[in-house]
Amino acid sequence: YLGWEMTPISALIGTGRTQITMDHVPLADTATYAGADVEATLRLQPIFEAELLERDQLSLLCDIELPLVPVLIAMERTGIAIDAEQLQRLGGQLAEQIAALERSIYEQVGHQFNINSTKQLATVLFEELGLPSGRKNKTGFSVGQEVLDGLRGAHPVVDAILEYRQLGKLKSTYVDSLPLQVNPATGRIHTTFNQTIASTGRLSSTDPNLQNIPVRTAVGRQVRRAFVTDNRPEYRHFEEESVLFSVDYSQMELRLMAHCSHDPVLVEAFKNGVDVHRATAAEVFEVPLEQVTSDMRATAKTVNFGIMYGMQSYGLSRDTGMTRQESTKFIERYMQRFSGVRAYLDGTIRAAVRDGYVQSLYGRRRYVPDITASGMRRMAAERAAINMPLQGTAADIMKLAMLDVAKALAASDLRAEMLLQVHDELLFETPRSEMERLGQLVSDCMRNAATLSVPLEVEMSFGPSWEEMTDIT
DNA sequence: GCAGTCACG
DNA sequence: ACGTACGTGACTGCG
Repeated sequence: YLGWEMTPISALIGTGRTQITMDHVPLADTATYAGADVEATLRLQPIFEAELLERDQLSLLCDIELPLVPVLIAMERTGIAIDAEQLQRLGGQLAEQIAALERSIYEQVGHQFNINSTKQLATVLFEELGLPSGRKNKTGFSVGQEVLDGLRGAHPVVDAILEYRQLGKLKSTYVDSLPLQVNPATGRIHTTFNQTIASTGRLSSTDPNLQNIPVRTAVGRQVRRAFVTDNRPEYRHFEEESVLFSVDYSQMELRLMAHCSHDPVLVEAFKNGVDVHRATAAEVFEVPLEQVTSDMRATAKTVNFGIMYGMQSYGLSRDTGMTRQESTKFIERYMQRFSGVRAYLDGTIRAAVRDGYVQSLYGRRRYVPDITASGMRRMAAERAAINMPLQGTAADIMKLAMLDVAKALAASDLRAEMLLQVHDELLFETPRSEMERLGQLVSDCMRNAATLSVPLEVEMSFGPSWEEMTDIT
């Protein structure tokens, strides 16, 4: 943009025989270096501003992303408390279970090996035990979840390996590492929210990632139970008892599909507050609402989500147990009943080909150059193009809601603090006595963050830990 | 530093 | 013949 060569850092650091760090560079040199960074930034500003204006994205920057920065900073600084004793206990239990599984696996196989090595594990399973090998990846036969699931029953060791994997994952990623991340000054864990990583506009979270704390399994939920309000005297966050308070959007992306596609069936379902997965099942299976079984509903739910990601019959059959023929017919039928959805998806792809990008309701763009490629690359680009406007608009709306919540909280006398955002959920810590007022405030902000052709609804819960949450919606 | 695996929405 | 639903981040093994 400027035709400049930036002052290379290597001119200052590591030019001698020994590498030095910035604090050992002479002040005059660092001044030149840092000054060049600042001047470049200043000169780039009008160039980028013009480009943003040209792309109609100036308000995305000025009205959403920039104001969000101090909100995220506040959340990072506040952090969240951890029950170290809970993790300690859990760590001990897991260590025992893992050791027992390890012994059992070695005994069944006849020798020791590194169970975490996919290469060694593949040798054991497919050569020594002679189990049928399936999918290959770049380095050999796959020993991933799906393959191992298919081998359950073929040999009892498979179950032990799967359990070993699950427990090992939880222990190393969460139970052992979270306590190391506690800041001694605050007694809490402080993540970093990244605003410029995800190509859909979502936030991401690192060091540690607090957007992927386990919830799906019983052991996983024991990890989540360690995220608590801090009522220890030395760190106590409020002068009275506090609770965690969670508010999450209900089926936001599916509501956005209804809004964007104008599909009359989908729109009516949301307007009337009916169970949309049940309604989908009734449509596609051609039965009255009352005759929808839980299996039918589960299939419809898979399809509703799958459709938003460009799922094909292969994926549907894999996830539901339908045959390829059945799943092909099912998707066919879905597209007939929800013709607005089909038209919307087709239109999205056409726009992507025409423009080279797709966008959210608020003008956030994702460029999809592979949309004109062929074969698999094109198919992948089409799926990304279908998904981004929905996932991206959901991210935009959540960000708008966060801005509104932050503003409303600051204007109120409430003491609550926003702790985390997990894509469709906001987590707060609040004095117990102020919870009802907080719920009203946050619910209003989130439901009114955007006005769509269908209502936005939220679900609320509270509790002493992120796992023991009581619904109060 | 890449690949595989698996945790989340 | 191959791969097959989107978006992430962390850990482990291995070259």
